[in-house]
Amino acid sequence: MLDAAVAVFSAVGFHNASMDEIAARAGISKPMVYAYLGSKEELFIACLHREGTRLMEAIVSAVVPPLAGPVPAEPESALPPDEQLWRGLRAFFTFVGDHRDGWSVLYRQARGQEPFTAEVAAMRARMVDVVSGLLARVIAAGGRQPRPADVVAMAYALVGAGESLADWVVDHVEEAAEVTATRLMNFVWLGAGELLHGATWRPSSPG
Amino acid sequence: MLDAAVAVFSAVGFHNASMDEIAARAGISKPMVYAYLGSKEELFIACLHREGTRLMEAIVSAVVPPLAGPVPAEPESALPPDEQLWRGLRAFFTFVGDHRDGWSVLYRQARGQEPFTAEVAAMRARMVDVVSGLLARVIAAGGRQPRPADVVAMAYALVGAGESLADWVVDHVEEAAEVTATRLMNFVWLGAGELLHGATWRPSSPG
Amino acid sequence: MLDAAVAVFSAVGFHNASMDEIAARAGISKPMVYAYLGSKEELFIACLHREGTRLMEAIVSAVVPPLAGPVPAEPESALPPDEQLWRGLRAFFTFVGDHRDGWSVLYRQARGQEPFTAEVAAMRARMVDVVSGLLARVIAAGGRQPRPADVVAMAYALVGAGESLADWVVDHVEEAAEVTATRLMNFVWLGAGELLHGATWRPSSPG
Amino acid sequence: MLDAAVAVFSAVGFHNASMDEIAARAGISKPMVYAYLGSKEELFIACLHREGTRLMEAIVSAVVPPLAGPVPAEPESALPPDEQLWRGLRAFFTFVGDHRDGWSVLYRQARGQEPFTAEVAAMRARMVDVVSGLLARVIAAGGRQPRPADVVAMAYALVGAGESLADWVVDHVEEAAEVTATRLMNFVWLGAGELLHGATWRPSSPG
DNA sequence: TATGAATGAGAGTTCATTCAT
DNA sequence: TATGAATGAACTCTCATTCAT
Repeated sequence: MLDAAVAVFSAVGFHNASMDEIAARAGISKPMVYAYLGSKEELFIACLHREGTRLMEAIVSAVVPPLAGPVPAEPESALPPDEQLWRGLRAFFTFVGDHRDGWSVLYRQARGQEPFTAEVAAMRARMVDVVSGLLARVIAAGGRQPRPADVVAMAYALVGAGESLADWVVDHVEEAAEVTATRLMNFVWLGAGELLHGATWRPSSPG
Repeated sequence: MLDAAVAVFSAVGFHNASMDEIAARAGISKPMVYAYLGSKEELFIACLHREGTRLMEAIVSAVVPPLAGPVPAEPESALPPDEQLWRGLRAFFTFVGDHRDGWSVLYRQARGQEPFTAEVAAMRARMVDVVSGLLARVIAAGGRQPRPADVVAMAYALVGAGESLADWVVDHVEEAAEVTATRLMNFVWLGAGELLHGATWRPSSPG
Repeated sequence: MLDAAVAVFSAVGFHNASMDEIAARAGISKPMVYAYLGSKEELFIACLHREGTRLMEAIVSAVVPPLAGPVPAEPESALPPDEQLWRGLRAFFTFVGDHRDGWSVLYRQARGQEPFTAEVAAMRARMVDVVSGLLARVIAAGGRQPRPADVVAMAYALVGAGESLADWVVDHVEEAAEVTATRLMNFVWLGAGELLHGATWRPSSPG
Repeated sequence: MLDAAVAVFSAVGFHNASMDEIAARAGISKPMVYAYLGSKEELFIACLHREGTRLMEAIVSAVVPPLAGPVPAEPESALPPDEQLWRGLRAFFTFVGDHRDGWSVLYRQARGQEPFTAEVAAMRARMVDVVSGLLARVIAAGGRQPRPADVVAMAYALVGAGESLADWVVDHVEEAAEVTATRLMNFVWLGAGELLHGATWRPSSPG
């Protein structure tokens, strides 16, 4: 049933989607939709949740792959931090490429639309948390102790850059997720690499 | 009148906004809104245009400031490319901070909502063009010849990072535009600085 | 439900009729009207169709009455052509008298009102066809071979005369359908009677 | 100004015509239209009046042509009654053919549309009066004394037949007014001719 | 439990009509 | 006097939501 809702919402948007069409697409009757999911808003939020959770799971399981054997003491130390970051990005671009009618469209819809902004912000915050953790480890691996606010800001920038590149790929270029992930790594990582050596750019004039 | 429309659209979104409310907020009657701006869609697009144009003007005039004296031979060479980029970012964050109920919300709305996606995409493309030009000059100043596609990808990433940081600032932190711009410069420029020395990050394992 | 629509349309006309009023008159809610009959235009056309069909059925079944016994070899030869014509006229006036709020008013409305003129023209053409057939048989019974165009013109004139007398009866006089039908027969039949003897009136001067 | 109104009303109908368009077509401003003619309804009625009057004048002046010399004692006796009738019909068909965008369309519109039905009925009654007078003279010339009601009924039938043939000519056939007038005379006159000899058709069975 | 049928509430849009100039 | 500018009032149509079965 959520599949039907996601398909319809993605195709025509929240407001243009009618519950009739969603029910028809799901092969059930409208009162059933209400019985199971409540209102139209709740239905949309449920879609958002499910797709967002799937994205998060895809990223996290890419960064920390499920292990077949016994759980090791330090599972995440198996990969160097930059490698983890790249895998996370690759998983992100892969997911978006595979679900462009699902997640990315839904996400773009809900982004600026009350009463969903809070929901989207919360999901985005979870994403930023994950990225912050990765970045913090990366920088910590370089022996530096950045202020948390700086790390969060970097995470926001990185997430935004990823979303923007995802749109670029979806709308214009058909490019393998690996290539796009490497692109972003090249752009961001080398900056982070410099940063962790303590370099800082600053404006040369008061403007 | 556009002010009222921007205020209402920003507050409740395109679909939830009623022409009655917009007219009331503008202090005129509904038929006047239709007489001046046409349909609801045209009204929204007019808002989009005005805010987008203002943003572009703010950025461009920050990068290439109007000169009081006689026009110099090479006006744009007056500032080094990195300085120009920083000024553009500062102007962007300043504008978004000053127009948070206007531009950023409107933009987030229209981003994923037909029939406005094309309009937004066009404005975003103009922005990416400007940023691409700046980045190309930056890299050219380092003596390298990047492929255009790579520059465009970097521009997309940078624009996305900027949008995301703008949201972060708008929603969570109250931080001076200078600080945010420097933040992003630190993150991006050092990466670009490395890149222009030919460094490249690549994944260490096939994953 | 069509009854309510016919009543309202007849009373105030297509454009002055509001769907609210029709729904209220029908004792149902407006969305039901839309669910069953579609748009206002479709609703009006449905009224037109129903009333027109009823009229045609009334006339045809009067001219060729349903037979109780076994179907005879030449059922339509059972009555002489003039008798058939008179019965058709009587059925017409009877119907109009019984449905004055339905058919005649509706018909007068739709006659000159786009986009219904085509619909009315089609129904009128069917009526003219029937009358043409009767007239042709009448004249053929007299042994003459009129040109088809002349027969059609006569049919148009007869139909128009019938409509006009119907209005007269409806608006001014309360007269039995038999009387009105005989009136029109007297006027028309004797003319046709002369014509079938080859007589022709022609202007005596060029004017 | 009435010309503009007639043109617009004829083209799109009363309800679809906007006062804006009429004012624009007339080359004046809307408040002027209201100043001169009052409301939209009054404007339409004025159109109806003018065109109706013109038609009546055309018919009457055809039946009783303006005389150059001194007024004779019995001007209408100059022409035999049947000739007068034919001239009236010819004038009618000529007028309708020449003003098909004016009178006939306006007339068809107003026929069934409140609040114009009364107006149309009045004009039609005047027409019927004229025709009744002609018919009465025709029959009186034959030495018979028909009941007035019978004459009026005949007039109604004749007027209706004329309208119907007018529509037929306007919509389908392009035929000279003389031909159509003769057609109708052939059909009607011979009937009247028989009638004035006292012949009467009557149904042979009670039905 | 599952649904066909029904609706209340509200949206965008238009236009005849009128002031203030 | 003539008009540009303004509006009140409706109308068609839609849809999320709920009963009665």
